[in-house]
Amino acid sequence: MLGKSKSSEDDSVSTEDKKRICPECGGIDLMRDYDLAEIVCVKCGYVIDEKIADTRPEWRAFDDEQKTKRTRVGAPMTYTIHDKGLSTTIDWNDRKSIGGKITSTQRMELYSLRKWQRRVRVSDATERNLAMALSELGKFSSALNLPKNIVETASVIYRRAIKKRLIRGRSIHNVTAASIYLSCRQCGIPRTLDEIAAISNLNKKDIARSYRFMVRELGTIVPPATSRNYAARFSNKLIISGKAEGMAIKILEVAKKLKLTSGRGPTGIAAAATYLSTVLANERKTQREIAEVANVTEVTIRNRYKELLEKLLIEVDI
DNA sequence: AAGACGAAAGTGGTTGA
DNA sequence: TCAACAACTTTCGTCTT
Repeated sequence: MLGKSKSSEDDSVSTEDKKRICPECGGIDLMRDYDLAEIVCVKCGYVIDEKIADTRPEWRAFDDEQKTKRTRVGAPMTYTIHDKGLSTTIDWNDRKSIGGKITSTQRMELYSLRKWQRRVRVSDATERNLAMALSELGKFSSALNLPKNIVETASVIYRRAIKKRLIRGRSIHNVTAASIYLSCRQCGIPRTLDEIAAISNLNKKDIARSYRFMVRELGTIVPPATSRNYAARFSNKLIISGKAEGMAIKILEVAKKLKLTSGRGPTGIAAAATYLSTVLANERKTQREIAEVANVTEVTIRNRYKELLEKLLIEVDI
């Protein structure tokens, strides 16, 4: 690592990143940001990796100028705080950092400084809106047990929505919910609209409308929800063996090739594949159990199950 | 008796005129 | 804005284990 020290001055994209592409939109424009410790797709805002190690060599300063130039201080930047966590706070103690008390004139000065600092920090309506929305995002993610990069991605999405003035006339709640949903879809973490609607006390219809609007206006490419991710989730909820889970995923892969998945609800197919795998692995769960965790009816599972059986038996003999 | 199966009618969302 | 449409649900009777 130290051998590369000549290129240590800039944050340019290293050669290994050039080979990587965004799994969501296929963009090759990736930004490796050491301050955020993230690799972000510049095109769609998808956080590809987080908590990356800072591979830049530690600096050595030989004089004061280098020292000021290279010093890194402060909390990491984050998109989840409305000013990205970069604002300064002024201490409430009326005293100098070193030593004694301050004069009354200085105290007045400090007072007005603080006042303005507050005003600047959350200045206009948009800032307040953003601050509120971001705290909302935080609540969502903890209620849904979402990883941190989902919130980061959702924050980026929300910021872009504000920039494009998409929030006007829409409620903050709906747009935040839609941002979370969009973020989940982009990151391949299966959460249904129903789940988001349930914990947010919002109308599913309204969230869906905001979501579609945002997708259109932001020009985001959203991969279709994959049944595969759902299958993994159902398997975990049902506590079945890894063998059966792997089988379910294999089934889905074949099903995809046979074009069984198009037009069907991903949850239904995932549920059917899970059911089929439990049957094959002799860990039989009832259709009702699976229907419950998958939030579909037994009838739907049966129908998909039947289709799967018919087509799969032709393709591979089990 | 519980679970699986399937037919028929009903529901909510999408699409295209 | 409305009707057509496919996917899915609800309901219920029958079959299987």
